[in-house]
Amino acid sequence: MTDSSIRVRFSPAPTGYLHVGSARSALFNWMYAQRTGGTMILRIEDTDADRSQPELIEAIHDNLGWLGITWDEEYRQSDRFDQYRAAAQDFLDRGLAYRCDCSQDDVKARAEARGDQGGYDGHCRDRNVEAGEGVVVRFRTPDDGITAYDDLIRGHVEFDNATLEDFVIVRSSGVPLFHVANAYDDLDMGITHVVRGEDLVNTVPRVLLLRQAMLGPDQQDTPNPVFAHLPLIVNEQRKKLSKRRDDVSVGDYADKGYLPGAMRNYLLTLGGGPRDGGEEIRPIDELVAQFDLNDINAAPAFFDIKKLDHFNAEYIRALPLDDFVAAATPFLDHPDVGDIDADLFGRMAGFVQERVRRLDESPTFLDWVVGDAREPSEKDWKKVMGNSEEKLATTARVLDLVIERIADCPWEPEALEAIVFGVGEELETKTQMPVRMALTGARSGIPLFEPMVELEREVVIQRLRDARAKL
RNA sequence: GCCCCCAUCGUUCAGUGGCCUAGGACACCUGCCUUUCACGCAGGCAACACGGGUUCGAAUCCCGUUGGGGGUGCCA
Repeated sequence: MTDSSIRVRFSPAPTGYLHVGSARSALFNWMYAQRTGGTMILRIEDTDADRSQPELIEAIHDNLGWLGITWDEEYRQSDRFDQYRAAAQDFLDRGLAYRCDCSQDDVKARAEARGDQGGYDGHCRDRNVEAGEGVVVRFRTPDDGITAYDDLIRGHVEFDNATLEDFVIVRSSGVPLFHVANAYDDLDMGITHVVRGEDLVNTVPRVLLLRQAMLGPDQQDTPNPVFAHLPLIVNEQRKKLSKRRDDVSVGDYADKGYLPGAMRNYLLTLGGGPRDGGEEIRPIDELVAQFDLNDINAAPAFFDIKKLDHFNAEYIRALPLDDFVAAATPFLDHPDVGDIDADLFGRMAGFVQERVRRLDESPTFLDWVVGDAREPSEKDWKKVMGNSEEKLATTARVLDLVIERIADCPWEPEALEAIVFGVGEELETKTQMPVRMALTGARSGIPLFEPMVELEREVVIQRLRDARAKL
């Protein structure tokens, strides 16, 4: 299904860092372009001068790049205000729009007086308001009829034109608003498929009406773009993910040590699994090959960090060791653990890779090697060292023997293992756990003997003695 | 209030009239492997929101109810 005439766009407003919901929209557009051989456009919708932050555009580039999302063309709406204004002027000239000098308070007061929460009442439709201070341009919406469209994900959707108020297309500052800019650009850029979040469904009739009005007499058969509104990604409260409430900036995930491939793969499972019924965790090209906008689920999906973590762990384990080390290197300085020596980490990396779920927790597996043993909980301590006289006595003998025998043995993993296990056989008990607890302060962790030789012999003996004394 | 959308295990995806005594994955629980943990393996728990139709037959089609979400800006 290669169709190079397909043109899709991701159009973020640079009003905050890219969050996972937007990233998902970008991803689905990109997937569709990849699948069809179409063109991917990045369009920065920065018509709101008050909220747009130009410096965020670079961050959006970075985040998209991190996810492996590429684009073929890029535009900024702030470069195109003249064109939108010309379109609005044309509407004015043709009587499709009119000027309005109602203040927002007036509009609201009249709506309340009418007893509904609805918006503008068409007060200025025939007042012939002159351009000037505090004057906006409103688009005259039809009083009757319906505006309908077919959504690839939601099916046929209809809106009663009577429910559409005359909305503002040019601010009193002279700057055009979202709807015109959007309609104009989609037409001008030849966008064939509009793939975005469900929160934009309600703007479709307005944009379609505008688009229709922009078409000249000889362009009446220009098709509308095909729409596909993606289900929202929600939090545990089933509310739309918001930058304010939820910790969802793509950059934060990168900083926490999520691999872009894992994030991308996980995002793709939300709203639709693999068509062929195969594994969820797949190489991106396999996912692209079977990508179809028609297959996307219409119901909102919860962003499940636990499942993302699982994907991430799988992706981490699948990395060649060198790649894992390279990926983990930026995370070696951990707030609780301190800075881990790169060579040491290199030696221990294989053990860490098998266990870590997020790259940023890599150093925590080595905390006892670069620093002191952890302070174990009393519960863990008793569970391992014993909570009966008899068990405690056995543990004491184990530690005594190990301390004695490692005093002058070769400082190698094999030798240490032989001693610890040898004591176990003599005493007919398992010896790894008490030694592990004494050395690390934890009940679980990476294999014991290899990291053990990274410590000084005196340090090991001291920790064993401390534990012995504490029994 | 008004407009739009949604509704299968805790979560997510599969299921598009009979193959469903509803399947996979994550999570959770049990066991095996392993002198730790993790991985792996074998099991287990667990869902068609409700009520009406249509049909020989409905998770699948229709209507309603309930519940949830989105929108309702001189934001996008």
